[in-house]
Amino acid sequence: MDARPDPEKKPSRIQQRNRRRILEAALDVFSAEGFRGATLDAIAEAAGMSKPNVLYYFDSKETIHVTLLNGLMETWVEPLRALRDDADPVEALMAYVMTKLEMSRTMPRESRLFANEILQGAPRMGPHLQRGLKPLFDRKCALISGWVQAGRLAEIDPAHLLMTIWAVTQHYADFEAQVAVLQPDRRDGWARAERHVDAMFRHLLTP
Amino acid sequence: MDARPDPEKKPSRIQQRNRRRILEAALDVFSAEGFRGATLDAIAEAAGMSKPNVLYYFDSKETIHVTLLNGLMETWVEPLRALRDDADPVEALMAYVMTKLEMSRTMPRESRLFANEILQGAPRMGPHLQRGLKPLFDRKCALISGWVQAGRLAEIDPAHLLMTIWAVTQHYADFEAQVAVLQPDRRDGWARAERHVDAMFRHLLTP
DNA sequence: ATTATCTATAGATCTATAGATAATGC
DNA sequence: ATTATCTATAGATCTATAGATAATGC
Repeated sequence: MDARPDPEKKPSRIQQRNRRRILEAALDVFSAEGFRGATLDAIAEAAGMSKPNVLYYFDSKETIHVTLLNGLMETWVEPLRALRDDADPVEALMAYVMTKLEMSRTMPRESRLFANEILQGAPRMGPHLQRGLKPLFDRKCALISGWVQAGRLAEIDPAHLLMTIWAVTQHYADFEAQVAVLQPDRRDGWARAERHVDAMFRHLLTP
Repeated sequence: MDARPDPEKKPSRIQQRNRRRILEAALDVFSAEGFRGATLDAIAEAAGMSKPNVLYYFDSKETIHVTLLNGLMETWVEPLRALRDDADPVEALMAYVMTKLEMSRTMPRESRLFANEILQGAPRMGPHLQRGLKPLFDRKCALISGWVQAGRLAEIDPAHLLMTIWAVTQHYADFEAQVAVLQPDRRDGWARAERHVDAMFRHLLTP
């Protein structure tokens, strides 16, 4: 029998290490191939384990995927959560923008994992969007709306501003294959992207 | 034998109609599920034909996908091709922006088809990007660069401006599942998006 | 004793083909 | 006669499980 580790007991060191290895491998594979394109074979190989052994640690391919999405969700939205009523709204938002751009550079797999999921209708993340992201999004929209009304920020639609920030910054990770073709000078590439994004949003937000 | 129609001869009316039906069905399925997630079963069902009959018209699943991508590529970049040295550069670019946004609204499947392909590294479109899109992109960058140098457009990085336009406008199609959760008032939704995109790029481009 | 790993394989799904039959066009 | 469609199925791939064996922790 392929009895799985008892979830009641605290996980052994081997369990912790192997779960981590599987999730790391799964991030590689799911972000590159999407849910259907990813195979347990590819995940097992990337994790350096046998297929049945992977399934000893996770019930199913879907469980791995959902665990991954849920585990990364908080990391992914943390910068938005950190957006606070600061001394300077423009600087607060600019810090958010540049953090998001930085995350596209350093965490492109995470960006593509979520992009794949949402692009295909968020079948495994819909509820999480409703219950997790939506309330946070609404709170931050209200915050930004207050800034605009106080004249501390240029006139702009808060909801669409946030979506525009995501669109622009995540584009560099999600469409990297295309960006790399159109903008081949990798060396200078990110520096130019940073200058563009910084100048553009600064221009947009300054009252 | 499943001999396929002779490609030398001109296609019969039935052939034309059935090829069109298959490609229409395939656009539905590929854009929603990605290449690997799409099955011939689903395509055949959506086209109202049997699986072997679908393969009578196309050699393989891959052939359908490539035919679809190549056939839509031109439609997809046509608005960029149409960007010309006009009386007013700002208005020329604004027309491009709003056309792209309109295409996200009316052709979301096409947008998602390309998004899926590029997100997964453009395995079937890489060469086409190099030989087709890149030269066009470079020409339009030069055009925009000229406008900026002549002071007819605000100071901006042409390449990143174009990528930003794509990112922002296609976001509404590619991430529709998320947009729908965060911005549920569909009625007014597109009108707000249009106002935001129009105001934002106008502000950005005006010298 | 319990936990982790391996070999073998069942069973489902998926792409593609073979070969027979039906429909269409001259 | 040629073109289009259908039934049946081969062969590959993929998820998941059974059951045996090896490694680890008390």
